[in-house]
Amino acid sequence: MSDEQVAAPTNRRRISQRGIATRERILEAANRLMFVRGVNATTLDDVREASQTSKSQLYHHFADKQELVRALVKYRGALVLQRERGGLERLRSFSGLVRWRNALVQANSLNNGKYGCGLGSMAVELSDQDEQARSMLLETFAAWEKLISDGLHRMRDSGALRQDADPEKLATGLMAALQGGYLLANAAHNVAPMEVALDMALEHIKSFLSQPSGEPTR
Amino acid sequence: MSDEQVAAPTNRRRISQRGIATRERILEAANRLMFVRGVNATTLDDVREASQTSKSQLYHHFADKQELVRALVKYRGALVLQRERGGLERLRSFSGLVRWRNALVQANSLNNGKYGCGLGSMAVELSDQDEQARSMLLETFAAWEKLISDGLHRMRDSGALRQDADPEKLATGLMAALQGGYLLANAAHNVAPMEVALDMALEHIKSFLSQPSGEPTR
DNA sequence: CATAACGAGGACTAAATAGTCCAGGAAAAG
DNA sequence: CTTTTCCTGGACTATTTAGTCCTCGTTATG
Repeated sequence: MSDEQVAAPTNRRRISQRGIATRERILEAANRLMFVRGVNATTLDDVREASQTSKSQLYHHFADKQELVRALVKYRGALVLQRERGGLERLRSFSGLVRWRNALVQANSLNNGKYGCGLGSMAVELSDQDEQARSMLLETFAAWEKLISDGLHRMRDSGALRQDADPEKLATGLMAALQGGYLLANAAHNVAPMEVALDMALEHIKSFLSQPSGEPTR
Repeated sequence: MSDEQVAAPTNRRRISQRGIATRERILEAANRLMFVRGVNATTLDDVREASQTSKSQLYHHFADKQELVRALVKYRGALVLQRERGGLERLRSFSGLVRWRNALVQANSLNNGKYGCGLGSMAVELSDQDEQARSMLLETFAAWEKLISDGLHRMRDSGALRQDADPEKLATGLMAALQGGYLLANAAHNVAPMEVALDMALEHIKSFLSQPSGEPTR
């Protein structure tokens, strides 16, 4: 994950605007298709068709399917982190966490719980099959968790959270609840289990608030 | 999931002991291989070789790969539920829950967190690809959660858990933490995130105990 | 112990999908 | 405006993997 650019061109070739756009189109199409069908169930021909490009373009921009998939891992990682930065970078209160939760639930409910987390499902599909993809995903999860734990640190520093709260562990727990929630919601085609899971994690964090409020999370 | 038998023979053919054993061997091999490599990355030839059978045997016992996979979903579901019944059927106390947690962590740490949950990873791989598999997995998750919630109900009835505890929600939250824990542990090749996730869920349940032990929950 | 029914084995075919190559056209440079 | 360089498109090949079929061996039973 050395590159912050969402769709970085492959190295040392003079690259035109047009070429960049094509590469981007391919990644964008791969992202959509592999999100709904899964990585392994998506063929390069599907990607070619959806991206309105040709086979030679695919292989021009990506050496093989594996490299496309790895580029997609990077691409999605950047997208998710960008989105999550928006929701978490200014996190300073419990209610901010609730808003963050609501946004995730809302987005997932548009699919009726289907498809799960773009990162989580790749992690399951690829971890046992592509070591490099796995390690990129691991880094992305770590960065995501850090956005959360940084927010919790701010809350602890400001006194909102008690001193004995462990932001790293709380963030890991919250991330696990989120991923498990996505997984169960996907199996159920229903967002409800994800809500329950996130609410559990939020309750747990709430139990570390300095001035516990009476109301349950929702 | 109408059949309790782990490896039921296909219907209306006189079946010999040997045939049953072969079918079982195939399922057992598919189970092992698909656990470590994933369903889609495992070929029928891999299964044939590992099970010491022939192509014709595969197609004798299973119409096609999809049917084999579906049989595997059933097979694994039965195995997991059988195992989980052992750990949960007599659950009556919080310490029983802790023992259950320890057994899962212990088992997963033997793989250094790799491979994840046999059910959860199938759910991710198959949910968007085989409706029937998805619904069988959904049923299995429901049965698994029910083993947990039944235990929590017993705890509530005996007074160990407060009346305002919701066993169903607690069970869903625990299952999500477990699945998310498996997923993160698999990505990390390290069981630690799974421990953190399960501990969070157990803390949450603990907060509903009638006589909170040692540590203040909030 | 003969014979019929069934199981085992593996060569073969079909289909899907990954990956190559080349001709032609657009864009940049002089 | 010509030439050169790079991009585009799609036909083509190779490879992998699913799925079929036929022969031989084994087991059960009268």
